[in-house]
Amino acid sequence: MIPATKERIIESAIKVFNDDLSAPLQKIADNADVTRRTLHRYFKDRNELVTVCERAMEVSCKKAMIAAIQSSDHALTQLESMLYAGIDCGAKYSFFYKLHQRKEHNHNNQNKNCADYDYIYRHFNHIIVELQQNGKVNTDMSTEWIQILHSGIVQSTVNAQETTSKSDKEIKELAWTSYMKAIAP
Amino acid sequence: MIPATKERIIESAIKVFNDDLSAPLQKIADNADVTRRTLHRYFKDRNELVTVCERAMEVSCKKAMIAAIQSSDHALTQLESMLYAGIDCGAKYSFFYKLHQRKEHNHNNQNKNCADYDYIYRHFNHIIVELQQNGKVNTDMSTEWIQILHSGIVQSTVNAQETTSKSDKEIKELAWTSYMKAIAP
DNA sequence: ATTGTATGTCTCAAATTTGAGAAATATTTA
DNA sequence: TAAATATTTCTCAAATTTGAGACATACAAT
Repeated sequence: MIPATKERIIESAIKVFNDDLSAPLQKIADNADVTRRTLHRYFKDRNELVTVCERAMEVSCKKAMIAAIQSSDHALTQLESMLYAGIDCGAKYSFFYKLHQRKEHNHNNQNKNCADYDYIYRHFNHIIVELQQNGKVNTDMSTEWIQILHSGIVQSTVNAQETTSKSDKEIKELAWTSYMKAIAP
Repeated sequence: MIPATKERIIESAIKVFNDDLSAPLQKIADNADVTRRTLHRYFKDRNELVTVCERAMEVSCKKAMIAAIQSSDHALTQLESMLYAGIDCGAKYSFFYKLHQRKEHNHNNQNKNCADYDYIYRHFNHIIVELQQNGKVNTDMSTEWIQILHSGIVQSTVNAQETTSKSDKEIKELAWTSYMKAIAP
C-alpha cells in the first residue's frame, strides 16, 4: 500500500516534469504540498523520482488502455474507450506517449514496458484496420497518422480541461465527435 | 541585422525551452552548436534569453498568422493558411499559445503583444462564425473548442514531422483534411 | 498517556549551473 | 596580408540546487 503523500508527490512530479523535466525539486514539493525534505525521504534522488514516475505512469496508463481495449469487442467502441482512457490519464498519457517516442528511448521488446506498449499499439492498429475494412475509417489515412491525431486530440483535451468552463463530459464528447469525424471516410 | 549565431541560439532556445523551461543553458548551447561562453556573450543571463525568445517567437508567429489572415478573403482559405502557418512556426506556435494561456500570464490589451494576440483570435473567431453561418462548420462546436482542436492538430503535426517518414507537404494535407472534416457540420 | 510513524524545520556539505575574465584561434572584411 | 570581429578554451567565483543529518512537532493507534 503506497502512502498518500508518496502518491501525491508522484502525481505532482508527473504533472511538473511533463513540461519541465529539469524543474527544481522544490517546484514539485510545492505542488504536492510537502517539504523538499519529505520528498527526499521518499525518493533517494531526482533520478529515482523520474524513474518511479515513468513506472507509475506506465502502469496506470497501460492498465487504463488495456481495460479500454477489453471493454468491448466492437472496434468503434474500443477506439472511443481508448480516447477517453487517454483523457482520463491526463498528463500521464503525454508522458507515456513521449517516452516511447523520444530518440534516447531504445525500444526493446524484451522490456516489459515496451512489450506492453507494443501490445497496445498493435491493438490500436488492429482496430483502425478493422474499421477501415468496415468502411468506417478513411483508408487514405495511415494508422501512423491516426495515432498522431489520436494523441493530439487527447493532449489538447487535457489542456482544455484546465482552461475551459465546460464540463469534463461535454469536452470528452466534443473530443470524440471531432476525432471520429476527422477519420471518417 | 541580427547575427546568424544569435538567431541560431534563439531558435534552439525556443525549441528546448518549449518542453523544458528549466533546461541548463548548456543544452541550448549544444543544440545551437556554440559554446556556453558564446551564448553568454549574446545574452546577459537566462532571464534575458527567455524574454528574447518570447519576443522573437511572438513577432515571427504573429507575423505569419496575420499574413495568413490577410492572404485571402475566403474564410476557409484563411483558416487553412492559419493552420499551415501554425505548423510552419513549429515549436514557436506552442510557445506562443502556451504563453497567453498560462495562469501567470496577466492578459492586458494595453500590451502590444496581447493586443496582437487579441487581433488574431478575434479574426479566428470571426472566420469560424462566418463558416458556421455558411453551413461549412458545425454549429454545435464552440469557437473555443475549435481553437483548442486547431492548436492540438498543429502541435501533433509538428511532433509528427520529427518522427514520421512522410513529407511535410503530405503531413500538412493530412492535418488540414482531418481538421476540416472534424469541424464540418 | 504512550508509542510509533510521518512530516516539518533548520542546517550544512557536495554537486551542478551560471556568468564572466583572459588569452588563443578562427573567421570575416578591408 | 593585416586588422577587426567572432568564437572557443580554460578558468574561476558566485549562485542555486541537491541530498541528508539531527531534532522538534503533529497525529493516529493502542
